[in-house]
Amino acid sequence: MANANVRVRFCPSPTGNPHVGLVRTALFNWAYARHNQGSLVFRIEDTDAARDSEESYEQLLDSMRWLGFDWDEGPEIGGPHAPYRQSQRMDIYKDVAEKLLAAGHAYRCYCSTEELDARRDAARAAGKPSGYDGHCRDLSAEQIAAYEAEGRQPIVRFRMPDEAITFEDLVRGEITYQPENVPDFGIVRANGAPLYTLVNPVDDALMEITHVLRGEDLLSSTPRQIALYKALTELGIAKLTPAFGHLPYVMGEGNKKLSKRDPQASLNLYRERGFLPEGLLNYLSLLGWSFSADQDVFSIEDMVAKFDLADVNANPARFDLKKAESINGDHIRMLDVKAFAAACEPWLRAPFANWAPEDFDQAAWEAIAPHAQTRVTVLSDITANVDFLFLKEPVEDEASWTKAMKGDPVGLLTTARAKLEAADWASADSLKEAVLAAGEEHGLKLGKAQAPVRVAVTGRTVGLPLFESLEILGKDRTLTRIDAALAKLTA
RNA sequence: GCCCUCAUCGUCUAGUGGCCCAGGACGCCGCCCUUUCAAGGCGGUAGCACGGGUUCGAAUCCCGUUGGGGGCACCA
Repeated sequence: MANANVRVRFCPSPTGNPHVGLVRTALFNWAYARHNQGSLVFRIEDTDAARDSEESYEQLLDSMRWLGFDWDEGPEIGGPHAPYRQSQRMDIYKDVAEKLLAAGHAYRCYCSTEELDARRDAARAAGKPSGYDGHCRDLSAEQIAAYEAEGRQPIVRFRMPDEAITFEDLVRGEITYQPENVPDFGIVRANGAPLYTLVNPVDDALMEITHVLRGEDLLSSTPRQIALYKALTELGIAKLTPAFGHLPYVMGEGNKKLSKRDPQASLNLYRERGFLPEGLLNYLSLLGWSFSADQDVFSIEDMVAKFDLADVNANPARFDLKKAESINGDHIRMLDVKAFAAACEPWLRAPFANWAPEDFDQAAWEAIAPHAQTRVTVLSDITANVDFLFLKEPVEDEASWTKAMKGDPVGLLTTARAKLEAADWASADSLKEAVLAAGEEHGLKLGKAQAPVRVAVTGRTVGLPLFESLEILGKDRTLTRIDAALAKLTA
């Protein structure tokens, strides 16, 4: 049943290439919003000037659009809670921090990094929790004056209540944290810049988010946010505390979480290799969720119709490139031929060496496309399949050449050339008969006989159905290439 | 070290106490089809981490062990 009151958000920080774990989180949020006919808020968390960049921001928007995600509020479209870039909301955070301070929910902490480190190490050595020890919680006016006189620049720290915090995680069930394990935490830097710990829940509160669906790595910060929410509610800033759901990690090779540095994590990589958005998304949706007991391939619309948080499981999933490719291949096959042909064009018009864009032949491409559609798993595979049509000369591949030009290639090719010349070039069957007959003269079955012809014409031992390929290439170019191969063989 | 969390084929998963000597998918292997390679069809391989309970009955519930992951920032 749909719940149009659902308001979820996707709030990445623009640091580098988006990675697939991020995409999976965006997908689940988006699907949950669309399934419920609720709203998706897209917010940019660019509070860390040192790491964020405008270029990453642009790339993020471009990626979201490419994936086919739309949002109800956010960058470029605005909304009732604008602005949606945190770098433009600094006054809000400053104001909230002051209110928190005034109400006693936060305090100034003068501890230096060195002091903090030393005490943390000591606590750890004593077998105790190693978070902030509350040193500056209740400083007297004299102590504060003394620290100020030393010239210390305080950070603002949130005062955690001294009570256990229990919440119902949407994917993991009830979770409880004891107060000694959730120490007071910094919310504003000494230089006045607000931290994620403040900014993220404040914006969720202000933007009236009802469900926070995010990565498992944020699970342990949830009790802090719930406490902050409570304070925010008391101050009249928050209207409700959202429900939290922590999605399992997307892992890479081994047992490591897929990190931004991991090349396998880069969304751009998949895009450049020619993954279809729907193929990638279909695969990603299977990481932590399942469509049904016996179906792995489905459309995004069907996924949205069926998506429910109750079916999301908690265990980390490894990203399996082979399966991702397989599912993408299925989606490629689901495309109608025209859509497939259009989707491939970026890989056909790219300026390859030895391949002038003006050599691209639209009619030949449309004729060959149906034969190619069943054998690519990513769109970039198309290039090697059809380059023989657009290259002036076939690619040179010594391994293929040696493999195919065995026995008496000169004799076979000479016979095949003659029969091909006499064949009916309006019929692939006629071309097949020609090569079949040539093979028979040399005691070769079709499978063996076609190999030298294929390599002479396309440069490769594997490729699209040969006779259809020859027909599309045309008589003149085919015979010219066979002549060139013969020349090379007899040189 | 402390806290949290996770645990079904190699991998992703179905399974919410009897329908399960565990189903699907990817991968891998074999066969069929065949003009190479795919695609497609058919078949095979392989798993409930371990130990205790609870119960007539446990992959499913409880406890523990082991193993994996994460957090413990003036990063997000």
